[in-house]
Amino acid sequence: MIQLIRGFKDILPDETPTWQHIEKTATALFQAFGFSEIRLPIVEKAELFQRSIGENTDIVEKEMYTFPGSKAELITLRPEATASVVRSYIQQKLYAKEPVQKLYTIGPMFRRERPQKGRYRQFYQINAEVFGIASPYIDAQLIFMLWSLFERLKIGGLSVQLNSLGCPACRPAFKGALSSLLASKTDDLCSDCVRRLDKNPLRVLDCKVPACQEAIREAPSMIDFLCDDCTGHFDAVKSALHSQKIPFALNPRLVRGLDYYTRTAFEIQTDALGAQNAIAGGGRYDMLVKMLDGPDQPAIGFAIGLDRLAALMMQTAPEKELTPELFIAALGEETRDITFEWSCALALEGVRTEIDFSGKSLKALMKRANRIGAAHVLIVGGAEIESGAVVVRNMATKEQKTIPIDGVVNHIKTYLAT
RNA sequence: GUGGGUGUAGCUCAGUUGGUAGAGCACCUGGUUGUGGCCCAGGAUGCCGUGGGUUCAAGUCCCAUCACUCACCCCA
Repeated sequence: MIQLIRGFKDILPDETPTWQHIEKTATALFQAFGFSEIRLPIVEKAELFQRSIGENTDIVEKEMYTFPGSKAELITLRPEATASVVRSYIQQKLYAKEPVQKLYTIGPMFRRERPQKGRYRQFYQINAEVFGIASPYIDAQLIFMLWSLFERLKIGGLSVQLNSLGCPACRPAFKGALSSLLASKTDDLCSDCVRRLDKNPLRVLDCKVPACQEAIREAPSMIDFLCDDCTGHFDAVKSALHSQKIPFALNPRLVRGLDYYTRTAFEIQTDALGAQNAIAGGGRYDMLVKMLDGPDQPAIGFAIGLDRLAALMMQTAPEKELTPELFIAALGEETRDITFEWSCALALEGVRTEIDFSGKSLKALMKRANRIGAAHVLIVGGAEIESGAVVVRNMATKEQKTIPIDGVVNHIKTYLAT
């Protein structure tokens, strides 16, 4: 038996209605906020991710599916979507038509991590990105939109974590202060953090090893180092969130794993999903468009982890699978042709119809109709054909009615509508 | 990459000090010549994850390996 690859999964029919519900709710909401869909390839040049995400991140160092696309070029299964959206914004010169672009996209991402609950090697995200708006109001609106989505999906137990990562004007001072503090405590840090020290000292802040937590107790907070502009921006975001009654928690430990983030960083967390508690995360990335050879345009975005969101919904409010409205129980060979025609015609009329060709006993057919949740059964045997009328049975009430064969499709539609 | 747990019927699981495999649910047939759920009777179902070893004999003991899973790491 051939099995699927480690870390990959099938999303089966018992779960797809929930996925569809999430996607429909999200896209309707995003469109109401002025977002348009963009569809992008799932492979890009490896260089795109190396330059945007950052060479010394775990993703680029060891988690990307990268392979030769031609003799001279490495291509990569995208580990995230933002880089591709930015690439498209630049390459297609969307900014020339209109610098402000609000875009969303849905699709699979790939990272070669060790799988666990809520973490797969192919996982799905809904991304929303806004280009060309520097105002803190858009930061707040994005978080508001995200929060509204979870409200519409009736998901509780969530918290909004908020932080500011500063900008090129103020982050270096913070990094320096943090680095020198950490350097003095090297002996207390775990081996991972020692390695992070010179590569990405910010990451030490959210290390979960107790010894490291202890070591960074007196660590400086980015918020204390923010320059005037960043402070003003951050304050404006917070007050806009307050005015919209979004509950949020300041979290100085919230550090984005990707290099390109600046200023506002946020995450939506749940307590119901084990260790992988982030179901959405995002932030501002004002430098990235320029870094990738585009115009100097600010940007902000977020990604929702669809797999995790779907897992949450399955626990609380799963969408039900569609069941047949009508099950056609055709008895005997002589009824096969006519019932086959009816089943096709009914389906075209929008009636969810199931027909059984197996020729089993009526008892067996009724059993199957019951099992698959059919609301009504149309019983068609030789006797019915002769008498010119078929029987339709309501499975819940056991009520049965006869319906003339002449114009049967319309008769059934009318019957089902009542 | 590192650590823990688990692999036996479609599903959930039991399996004694080693003696060649079971239950419940689900499925099929019948009890009802053409009527589902409840009930009753009967029936089918397993390379016991895989490979090797010990033994007269291995689901059970030993070694290896793979898969699943949870956690670390990292993140959605």
